[in-house]
Amino acid sequence: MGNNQNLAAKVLFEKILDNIRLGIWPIGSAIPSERTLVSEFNVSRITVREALSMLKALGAISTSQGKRSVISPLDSNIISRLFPLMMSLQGEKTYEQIFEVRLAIESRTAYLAAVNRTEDDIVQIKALLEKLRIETSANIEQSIETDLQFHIQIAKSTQNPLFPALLNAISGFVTYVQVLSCRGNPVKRKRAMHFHETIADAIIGSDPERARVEMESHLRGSADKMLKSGMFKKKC
Amino acid sequence: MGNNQNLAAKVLFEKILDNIRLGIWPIGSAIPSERTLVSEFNVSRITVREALSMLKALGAISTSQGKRSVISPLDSNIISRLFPLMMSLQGEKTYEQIFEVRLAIESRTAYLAAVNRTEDDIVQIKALLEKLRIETSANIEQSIETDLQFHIQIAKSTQNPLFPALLNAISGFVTYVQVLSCRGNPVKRKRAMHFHETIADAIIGSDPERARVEMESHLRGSADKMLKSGMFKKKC
DNA sequence: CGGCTAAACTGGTATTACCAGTAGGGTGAT
DNA sequence: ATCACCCTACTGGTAATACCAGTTTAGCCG
Repeated sequence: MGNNQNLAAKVLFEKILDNIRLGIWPIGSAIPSERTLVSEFNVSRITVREALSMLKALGAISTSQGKRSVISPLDSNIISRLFPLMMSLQGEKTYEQIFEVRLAIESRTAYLAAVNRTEDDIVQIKALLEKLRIETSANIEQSIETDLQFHIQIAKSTQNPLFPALLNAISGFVTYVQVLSCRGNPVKRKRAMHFHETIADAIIGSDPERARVEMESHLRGSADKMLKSGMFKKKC
Repeated sequence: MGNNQNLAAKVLFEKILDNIRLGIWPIGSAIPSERTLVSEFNVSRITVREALSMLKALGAISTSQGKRSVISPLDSNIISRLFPLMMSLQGEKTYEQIFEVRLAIESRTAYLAAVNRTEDDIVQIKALLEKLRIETSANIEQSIETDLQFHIQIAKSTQNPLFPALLNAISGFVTYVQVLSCRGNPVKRKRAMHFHETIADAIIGSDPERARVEMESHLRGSADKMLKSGMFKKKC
C-alpha cells in the first residue's frame, strides 16, 4: 500500500549517496562509469542511469557527454531552486516554516559577524551597502539580488562557511519573497535600506547584540508585510 | 563549456515541472502513463523514465508498480531530505563550525518549542527526560543517543519540520562530540542532566526566553569542555 | 444481478544497438 | 627528438524491444 518498494534504482541511488557521504568518493572525483556500475551492482544500465538521474536532480553529481560523471563540489542552490515551486503549491505554511529558519540563521550571523568580521569584510559590506543605496532608487530588480548578496556577505563575515551555505540554500526563498514584497514599492525599499545601514553599522562597530536585534527587526518587518499582503499564494 | 546541454531528459523534466507549476496537473492527480509520454513527446521510454526519476528524487511525484504516477505535494520535507545531503557535501568543516550552527538552530528551537509545544510534546519530553535520568547513571553509551532524541524532540515541538531536519543533518557530528565530551565523566553528565531538566521545565511552562537562555548555557557548557580538550578544532 | 476471471492496462527491469563527445596513444612529419 | 595530428577506445545520451509484476477493468458465467 505504500511506495516503499525495494526498487533497484532507489537502492543503487542510496548506495551511491552513501559512498559520497562517507567520503569514499570524494567531492570532485569521478565516479565509476555507467558500464562499470552495471557489472558491479548486477543491474541493467537503465537502472544505473535512473539512479544517476536522481543524483543529478539533487545536484549531487554533474555529468557531461564523453566525460566521467563527477561528484559536485557543492550545490546548495539546487535546494533554492525548489522554493518557488514549493511556494506556489504550498503557500503560507511553507513560507512561515522557511522564515523561522531564516530568522534563526540570520539573527545569529548578524551577531557572529559583529564579532568575527575582518577588515576585508567591512570593505565588502560597505561596497554592497553603497551599491544597494544606488539601486534602491534606480533598478529595483537588480537591488533584490544585491540585497541577497548583502545578507550572504554578513553570513560570510562570521568566518564560518556553513552559514553562507545554509543561507544560500534558502536564497531562492529569500529572493522570491523580496520580489513579491518589494516590486514597485519604493517606500518599503527605503525602510529596508535604513535597516541595512543600521545592521552594517552595528557589525562594523562590533556590537553583536545590536546587530542581532536590528536583523530580527528587519526580517520580521518583511515577514509581517508578506503575511498581511497575502501575496505568497501567487504563482510564478 | 558547461554542462548545460539540451538533454532530452532534462527538457522533459522541466516541461513536466511546468505542468505541475501551472496547475495543469494538480496535486494528487495522475500524470499520463510513461507510454503516453513517449508518444506525446517523441522520446524513448528511457528518456521518460529518467525525467520521472528526477521528479521522484525531488519528491514531486510518487510512483508504484501497476498504478499511475501521481503528483505529490512538494512541501518542506523535501528540504528536510536535502539538508543532510548538503551538509555532507560541504567539504572541510570543523566541529566548532558545526557547533555554531547548532547553537543558532537550538537556541531558536528551545524558544519556539516553549511557544508552540502541544500536550503530546510535553508527554514525549517528560518521557525522554525520565529515560535520560535512568541512563545517565547506568548506560552512558545509550544515554548519548537519548540525549540527541531529547534535543530533536524539542525541535519537533516547534511544529516546524525543518528544525528537526536541520538538527538531524548535523546530528552525526553532534553525537560524536557528546561521546568525546562525556565518556566516563559522570560529573559532566550530572551537570547536563540538570540543564535538560531546566530546559524542559521552561518549555513546559511556556517560558520561551528562559528556554532559550538555558539551552544556550547548556550547549556552551559542552562546547567549553570540548575547547579545553582540543578536539574542537578537528576537521570532520 | 453478483462474483470471479482474464485481458488490458500500469510501472520496473534487462538487452542490444547506436550516436556523440572526450582523452590517450600511436604514427607520421618536421 | 619533438611536435602535430588522427584514430581508437573509452565516456555519457538515446532508442527499440521484450519481458516481469502489480493493478484495474471489462466481460463472462453462474
